[in-house]
Amino acid sequence: MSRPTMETVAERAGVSRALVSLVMNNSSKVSEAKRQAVLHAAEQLGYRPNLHARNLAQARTKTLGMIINDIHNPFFAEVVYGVEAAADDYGFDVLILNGGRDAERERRAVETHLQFQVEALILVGPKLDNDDIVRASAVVPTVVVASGRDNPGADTITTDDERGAALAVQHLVQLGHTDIVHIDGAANISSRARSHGYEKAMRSLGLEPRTLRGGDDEADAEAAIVDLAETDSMPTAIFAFNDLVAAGALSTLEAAGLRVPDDVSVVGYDNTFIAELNHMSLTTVNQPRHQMGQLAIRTVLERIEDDRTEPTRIDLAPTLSVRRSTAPPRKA
Amino acid sequence: MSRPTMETVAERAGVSRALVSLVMNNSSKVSEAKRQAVLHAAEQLGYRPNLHARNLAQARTKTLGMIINDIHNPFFAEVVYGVEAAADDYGFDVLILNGGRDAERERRAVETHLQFQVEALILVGPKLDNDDIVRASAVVPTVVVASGRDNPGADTITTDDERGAALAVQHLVQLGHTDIVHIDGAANISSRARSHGYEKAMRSLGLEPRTLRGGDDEADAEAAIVDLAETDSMPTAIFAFNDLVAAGALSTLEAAGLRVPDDVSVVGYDNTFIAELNHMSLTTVNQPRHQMGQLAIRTVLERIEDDRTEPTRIDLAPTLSVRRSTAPPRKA
DNA sequence: CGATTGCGTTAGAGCGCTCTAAATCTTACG
DNA sequence: CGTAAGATTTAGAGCGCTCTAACGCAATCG
Repeated sequence: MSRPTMETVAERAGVSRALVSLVMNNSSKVSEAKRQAVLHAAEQLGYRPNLHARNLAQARTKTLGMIINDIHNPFFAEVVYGVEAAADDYGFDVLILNGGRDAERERRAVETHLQFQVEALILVGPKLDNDDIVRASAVVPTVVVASGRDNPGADTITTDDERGAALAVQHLVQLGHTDIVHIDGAANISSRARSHGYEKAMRSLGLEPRTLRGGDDEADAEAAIVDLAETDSMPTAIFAFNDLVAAGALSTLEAAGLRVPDDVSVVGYDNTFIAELNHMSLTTVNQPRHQMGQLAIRTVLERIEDDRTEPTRIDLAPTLSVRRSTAPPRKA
Repeated sequence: MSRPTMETVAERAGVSRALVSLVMNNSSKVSEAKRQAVLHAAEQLGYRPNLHARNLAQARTKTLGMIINDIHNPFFAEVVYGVEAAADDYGFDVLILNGGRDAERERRAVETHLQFQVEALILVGPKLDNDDIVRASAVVPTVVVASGRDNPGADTITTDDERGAALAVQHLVQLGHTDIVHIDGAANISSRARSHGYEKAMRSLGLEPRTLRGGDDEADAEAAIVDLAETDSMPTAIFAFNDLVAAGALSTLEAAGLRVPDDVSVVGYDNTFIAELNHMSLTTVNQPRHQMGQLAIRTVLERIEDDRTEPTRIDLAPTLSVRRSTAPPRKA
């Protein structure tokens, strides 16, 4: 009752096991007659090659292991699509494991992938610390996507957060804003680069930066906005650490009786699903996520196939998606 | 330079390969001394068991294959967490493949999983048609999650969409609404049950149902709402096929100068991320997604371990999450 | 003190496949 | 018709692991 093997198919087709193997890997040196016979037998038996056996015999798996920080987060989903499309092109399977926003789980996921003998590891927004990544990349080519850190040993694909922040600032300034507050990402990994970019851009335009502590979700924005309202120091524009924080800003501003963008303009970051919703319509900094995924595969493949060994670091340029949450400031 | 094998470890620890195997599977019949020696050797060599070899030898993989309709969709993410948590409890690994909203891709994903010899298939919101599912479930235990269809051969975990729709209607009626329009999901798989539930609930409360053709995204809502506005037949409440359609309704209503919930109440379905955003704050029907994931595992495990063979069908009760998009109708 | 028990350990076959080297069959040509 | 060159096909080893059966040895017992 167990699944048919190559042996079974060979017998049925009246050929040797080796011949079946050749057919399954569609080798050109098989006569048409036998090929048909084998395919027919396989079909009838519902034969399916056993990947474990194949991988063992070949000593390679043509499989890549991807770990996603959090499957909830739609930001990463787009990266996944990029990765899959590119992997497909090169004939690799991609196994996905969910990190669940937890370093320990990610560590176990790495372990699982390694036991599956994946040929490379793609870490999307990993929570792992440097040591973990170094350790992993010593075993198998590893590429880190969308995590600003410097990852010794691994390749890195990022977008330039400083530049992204500058885009936001420039856009607001062009609209006529001069009083622009930034709500940062607190301990978040990309927070530093974004705040820094914001501050640098402000200063270079002769404006005084004002950064408030935020975080990475709606509630974090609320505190900051309430503070601005209470101290009567509401700016004409707010640049938030990410779209979710921007969403929090939107609702808190509204609750305070302020209209977006009439009273206050709001800019987010990441161009997630949220920003696209008509009801939110957030102007936001866009990262080329699909491309990031594709580059991750290319990069890692250079190691596998062309055995490059020095680490690569690709830093892509973000763009700005302008929507309805930004407008010129109300005339004073 | 290739990875160390059991043989290598055995040699280093001065024991036989079989003994190393016993240690790796932490068998109780190994002397403490040898166990330590083996673990130490393995540690030093950075040894990692080769799952392919193990699976081949054991003729079982302790691995489940999951296919997600669309990794973008946060609705499914929660199911994934439920599945993973339960699978963890039973010591199974879960391999995730992305269906990408495409039946053909899903078909390939099924194939890949089968070649990996997964012990069961978990299809989350599959696009596959009945035949595909029958075929898959003939090979390996299969459970379909969140897809209303009747899946001969496979187990099914759903929530009762009719009841969910009724919850929405009842809530609106309790608030005092009598003129409630439903924007349906067009060809979407769950659309029928939801519309039917809506119509049944309306009639049983002595109200006249009014169903408009919608779809599954924001744009689909727009057409319907514009139509209502133009024919001057705007109801006091709208029950949308899902949250995204509800979001479309929100923005279109607003664009038409109507306020939510003051002029029109809106109810969504699925309690996705969107609904939770403060700025949207959608009243919506909630499906116990995490639980659905867990039940999927339990169900499928009954087949694997207790070899049940008759198909099971579990239909869970939805709940209503009330937020700020619903309120009593404006006094006429 | 020889036989028995049982624990700890190991030899060796086998899981399903690929791959190399060799065998077999065709075909073409002098 | 004989033979070399191709074109097909196959035997068989080996991938890294598990598992059964058997082995060695110390402790136990009559």
